[in-house]
Amino acid sequence: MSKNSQITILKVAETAGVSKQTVSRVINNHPDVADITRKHVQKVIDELGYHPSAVARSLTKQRTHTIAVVTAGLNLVGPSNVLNGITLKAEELGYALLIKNLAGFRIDDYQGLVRFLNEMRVEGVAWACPDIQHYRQESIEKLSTLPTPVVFQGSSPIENALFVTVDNYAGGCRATQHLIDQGFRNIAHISGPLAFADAEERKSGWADTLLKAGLPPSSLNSAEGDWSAASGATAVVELMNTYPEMDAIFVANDQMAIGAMQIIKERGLQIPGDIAMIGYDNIAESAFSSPPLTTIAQDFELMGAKTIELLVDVINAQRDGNDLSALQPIRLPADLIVRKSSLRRVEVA
Amino acid sequence: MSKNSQITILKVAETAGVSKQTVSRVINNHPDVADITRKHVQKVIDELGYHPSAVARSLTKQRTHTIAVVTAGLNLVGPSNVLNGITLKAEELGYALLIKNLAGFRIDDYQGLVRFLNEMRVEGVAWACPDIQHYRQESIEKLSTLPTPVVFQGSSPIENALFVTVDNYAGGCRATQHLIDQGFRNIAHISGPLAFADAEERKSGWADTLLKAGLPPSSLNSAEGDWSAASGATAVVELMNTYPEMDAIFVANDQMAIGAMQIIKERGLQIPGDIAMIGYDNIAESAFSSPPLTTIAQDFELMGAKTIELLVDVINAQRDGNDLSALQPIRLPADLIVRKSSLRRVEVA
DNA sequence: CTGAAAGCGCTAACAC
DNA sequence: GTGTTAGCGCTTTCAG
Repeated sequence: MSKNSQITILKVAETAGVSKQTVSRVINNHPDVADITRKHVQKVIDELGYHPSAVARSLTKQRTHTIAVVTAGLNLVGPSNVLNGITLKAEELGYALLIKNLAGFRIDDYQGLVRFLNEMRVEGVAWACPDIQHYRQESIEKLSTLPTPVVFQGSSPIENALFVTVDNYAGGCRATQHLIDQGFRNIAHISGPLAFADAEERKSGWADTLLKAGLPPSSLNSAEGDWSAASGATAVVELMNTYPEMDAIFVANDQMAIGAMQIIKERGLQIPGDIAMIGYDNIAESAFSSPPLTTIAQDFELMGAKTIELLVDVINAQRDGNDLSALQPIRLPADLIVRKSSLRRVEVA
Repeated sequence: MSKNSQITILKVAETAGVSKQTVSRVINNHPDVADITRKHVQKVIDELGYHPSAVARSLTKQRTHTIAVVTAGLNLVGPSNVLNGITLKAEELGYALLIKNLAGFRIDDYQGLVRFLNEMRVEGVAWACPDIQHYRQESIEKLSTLPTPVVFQGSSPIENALFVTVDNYAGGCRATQHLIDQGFRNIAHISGPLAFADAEERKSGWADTLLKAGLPPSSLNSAEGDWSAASGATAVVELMNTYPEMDAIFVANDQMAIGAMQIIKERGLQIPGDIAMIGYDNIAESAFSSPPLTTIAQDFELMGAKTIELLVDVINAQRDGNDLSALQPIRLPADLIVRKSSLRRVEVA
C-alpha cells in the first residue's frame, strides 16, 4: 500500500535541489531547461513516484479539460452505444469525461444537476439522453444558464441549440414506404413509448406515409410498447384483435419486433407470408431472428463521436473568440436494411 | 450566453460587504452565522449566480469526491448494465464519476491510464472490464502502485485484491447439469472467446460437469464464438459437422444461442426436440426467442452497485484508519431460469 | 458571530 | 537556463 499524502512539486524541487519552476518546466516539457537538469529532475520524479495534481493545475490554468456526459437508459441499445462513441472520442481528444446517468429518464433535480456541472467546472456538456417529450425543452432552458456549451442529441433540430440528430421521422417514412413498395396495404405500427420523441417521430413518419399513399392510419392499427421484447409481444396481440386485416407491421425497435414475431409464429402465422415485419435500430440479433428482420440502421457510436467532436469544436471556438455560427448541426442518416421479414408476398397466379 | 470568468467567493464577499469566510460559512451551512447575514449573503449568491469551485475546494480539502470507472465493451449487455448500476450507486453515495472506456478491451497504455488516475486524484477505481486472460493479473500489478483503492470485478477471486464476482464456473456447471437432468447425454458447448476469463470458466464448468457424469468432453464437441449472434451461428454449423450425435448445447451467452437457434431451425430441426439449448445472461430477448431460451441469469446492475458500495467502504475505512480486513469480497449468484428450449425430450414408449 | 492570515499545489510573469 | 514573486478560489486556523 502506498503512503498517505501525495508528493508535491515542492518536495521534488527540494530533493532535486532546484526550484519548483524548474520542475514545472520539466513536467510540461518546456524547452528552456538544460539537458542535465532535465534528466536529473526526471530521475527524481520517477524515484519519488511524483504525479502532478490535475486539481492544482486546473485551478491555476482555469481549465479542467473535462466534459460531462448526461445519459439515461444505459440498459438500452441506443444510449449505451452512443456512450461508447462518446467515451472513445473524448479520450482521443484529450478530455476527461464525467458521467451523470439519470435514473428513469427523469430529472427530478435539475437544480442539483446544473449545480454539479457548474461546480465541477466542466468545459462542456454532452446531453445524450433520449428525448422525452416535455422534458427536452425544459432541459434546454435550465441548461442555458451554464457558462459552458451543451450539445444535445436527439431526433429533431432544436432552436438555438447545438445538436446532433438522426432523422427519426424520415426513418419512419422510409420503413413504411418500404412495406408499401413491397405490396403491403394494411400496415400496422407498434410504437415505442410516445413520451419519447424518437418514438413519436417514427410514428409520425408511419402515419404521414400511409396518408400520402391513401392508406389512412387509425387508432386501431397502432399500439404502444415500451421498447422491450415483452411489450412488443403484448402489442401485437392487441393489434391482432383490433386490426385483423393487418398484413405488415412497422415496429419502432428491433427488440419489440422480435417479441412480436415470437407471438405471430406461435399463432401459426408466417412471416412475411401472413404478416411482414420491419424493425428499427439494426441490433446484432435482428440479423438472426427467424426470419431475419428488415430494419432501419443508425450508427449510434458515430452519433456519440460526432457529439463530442462538435462540442469540442464549440469549446475551442468559444475560447478563441471565433464565430460559432460556422458550426453546423450534424445530421446522421437512417439506412434501410432489407432482410427476409419484409419480402414482397408471392403473387397468386 | 453567460459571461466569461466565473464569479468567485471574493466577489460575493465584496458585494455582500462581508469577508470570504462568512460566505464560505454560508455555502457550507456552517451554523455560526447570524440569520440576517446568512440571508443577505444567500441573496447575493443567488443574484450573482455564484457556484463555488469544486476544483479549488478539492485543492484545499485534499479530497475530490471523485471515483473512476474503467470499462470496456459498452456495446455488450454485461458491461453496459454493470455501468448502469455503477453510475446510479455513485450518484447515490455522492461521488462524481470519471469514466475511462478501453477500446477493444486492451490496454495499450497502462502507464497513461495510471498517470491519469493519479493526476486526477480520484479516490478510488472501479475496474469494470471483462477479465481478459493474461491482462487481469497485469492490471492488478500495474494498478497496485495507485495510492487509492481499486475494486476489481470478475469471475474468480483475486489474491490480495478487492473484488466483486459472480461464479461463472458454478454457472457453467449448473447449466450443464440441468441438461443432464433433463435427459440429454450428448451435450456440446459454444464458448465465448476463451481469452475472456468469463468464457473460460463457463467452459470449465461444462467440461467438469460432463466428466463427473461420465460424459467426457472432447475438442469435437465444443466451438468458440465471439459473443455475437453471428458467431453463434457459425459455431453451431461447425458442431453439426464435428459432433452429429449432439442432442443439446450449452451456449456461453444468449446472443450466440439465438444465432445458433436460427441455424438449427433453418435446417428443419426442432428445439428442444432434436437439439436442446441453454444460454447465459438472461437478456430480455431470450424470453422471446422461439422457443423461449433457458438461461443463467446474473444481475449486472447489482454487480455494479455492489462494486461501488465496496469501493466506498474501503475509501472510508482507509481514511478513518479502520481495519480493511473486515471487508468481505462480494459474490453474486448465477440463477438458472428454465424455459422451453431445454425441456426434457419426450420419452419414447 | 465575524474577519485576517496562511496555505492547498501548481503556473505565469518577470527577474537574474 | 533558472529562480522569485504572485496569484488561481477556496478552507483552516486563530484572533477578536
